[in-house]
Amino acid sequence: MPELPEVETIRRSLSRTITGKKIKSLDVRTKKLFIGSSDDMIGSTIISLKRWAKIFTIVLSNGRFVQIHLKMSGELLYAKDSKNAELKNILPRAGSKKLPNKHTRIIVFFTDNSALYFNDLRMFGWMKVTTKEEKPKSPDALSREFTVDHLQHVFCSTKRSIKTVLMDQEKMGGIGNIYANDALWQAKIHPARAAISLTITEIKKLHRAIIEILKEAIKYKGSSAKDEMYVLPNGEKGQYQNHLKVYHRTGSPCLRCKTKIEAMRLGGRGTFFCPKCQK
DNA sequence: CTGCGGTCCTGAAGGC
DNA sequence: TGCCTTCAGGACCGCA
Repeated sequence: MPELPEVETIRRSLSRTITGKKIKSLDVRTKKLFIGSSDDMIGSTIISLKRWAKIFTIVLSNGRFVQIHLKMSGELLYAKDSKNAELKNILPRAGSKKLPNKHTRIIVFFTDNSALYFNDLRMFGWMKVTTKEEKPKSPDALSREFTVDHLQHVFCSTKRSIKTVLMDQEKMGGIGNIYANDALWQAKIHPARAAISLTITEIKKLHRAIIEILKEAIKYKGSSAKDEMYVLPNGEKGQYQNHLKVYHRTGSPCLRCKTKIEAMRLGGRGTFFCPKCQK
């Protein structure tokens, strides 16, 4: 499930490959995933790719913005030759290695015959064309606005569990289930703690932990654990799944104290923690 | 404001 | 082997 590190990894990769390319045509195979008019993209050149939290924004030369949310199972795949597109390394359940495949929902063709494929097995994701960039007011977790003061302000007014608040995109952007779990382990804070109960020392520690974990995940190009279909635009997997702290590590020893990692449900989500060192 | 459960959707995993 | 049920999960929505 693409979270901030995965989306950022894809953004960096695509930024190198599709910036400057001119859009020739679109093939919208699954209409429900496309919002707006695909005609608004045709003939336009890609100026840049931006990211806020888990949302991509492709800036077009005609003043429009293409925004993309991959949600659970979305993938953005790039092929230089759309007439004969085949990826290496792509996870088997993402359909076949050939593109397009059964999970291909939208294809953006460029004038040089390369193409961008929006694949999405579960079809929760979306792509939309807008005339202005839409983004929530909350700070992206790797932005300058993501400060200790902001966290303190958010936490002091709610009794909700700290993990639920970290994943609330209205409060801060980019943290999903994997990195909420791992950041709380890094900060030695129990996920079920009421946000309001955190001390200033703990908030500082958590703030640092969030940034460290997200940066580490970007370093490893995101997480492609067994449940995740996340792949880079060339079909390559990320490697953070080999560096997970607690996520999906139920029964395995804590990396700090060797205590067995436990699992619980919190806000309907799988939650993993060390019962000894997370207080 | 808060939690809770349902919804979207598919395929993996488990039961028998 | 194969059918059937259950479940995961980001965001959102209605309800208590």
